[in-house]
Amino acid sequence: MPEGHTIHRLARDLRKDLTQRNVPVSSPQGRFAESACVLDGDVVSRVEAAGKHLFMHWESDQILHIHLGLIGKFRPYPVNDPLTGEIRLRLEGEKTAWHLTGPQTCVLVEPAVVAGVLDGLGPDPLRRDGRRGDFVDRIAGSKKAVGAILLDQDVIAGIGNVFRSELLFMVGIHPSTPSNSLTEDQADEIWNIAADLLRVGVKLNRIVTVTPEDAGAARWRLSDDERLYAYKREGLPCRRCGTEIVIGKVANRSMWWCPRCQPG
DNA sequence: TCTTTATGGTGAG
DNA sequence: TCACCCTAAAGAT
Repeated sequence: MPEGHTIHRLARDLRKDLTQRNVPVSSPQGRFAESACVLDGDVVSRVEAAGKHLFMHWESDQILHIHLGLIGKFRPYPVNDPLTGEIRLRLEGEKTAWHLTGPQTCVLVEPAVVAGVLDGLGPDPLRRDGRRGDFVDRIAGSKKAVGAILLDQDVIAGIGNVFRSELLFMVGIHPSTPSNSLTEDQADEIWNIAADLLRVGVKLNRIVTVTPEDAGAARWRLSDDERLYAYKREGLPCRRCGTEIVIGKVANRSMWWCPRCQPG
């Protein structure tokens, strides 16, 4: 579920469903019960996404910091649906109730915490303040493998394990390539494609990287088996050259690439 | 009915 | 580099 596109889409949907109304807030599971009481009936004033972080600002000046982590989900359900599972946080809208399960972070914070998180993040292509130049500088300033550095949230905020494999496939760069050996044009291209793919992700509410040219169809039409170039496709033929996609470990996590399209 | 896995991040050794 | 946290769904038995 959660790379940057998920969080920005959530911010948009939560804004639409929950602002300008008193929101019943609860924690059916109980682990957020005390804070839920503090927020119960409050009004959402602003919802902000930064990389994989979500901040909900309330009119009482409370700020709710949410990070989904690997397994967290924040999804809408009909308000009258029976409650099942480990619902840490429930926000009730008019027809829709949002259920948060398995988050890495769900806590009320002071403004200084928000500032600290924002300060620690690299540029986010989905934010107005996300500067491509900052990304290019950070790419040039590290000798780590590019496949590793793309996961560093202080280099570029919002990229995760799916996007890093897909990005490097699309620019034709081997994941082990030292970051500081990329040309400025290559870094620019990674940024531009990342921005494009993230925007597509927000729009479709899922990651689809295969281009209409390669697919012969619009992105929104592609099935789960058709939408990615490399991620989880080890042993399958590359969509561009037919060579078998390979899998390896980069920065302690699985990574996929085409040995022919991404020589190294 | 198990075990494994997942688009993430932290903190200890 | 590793264990660990959180949860649900998919896969193996």
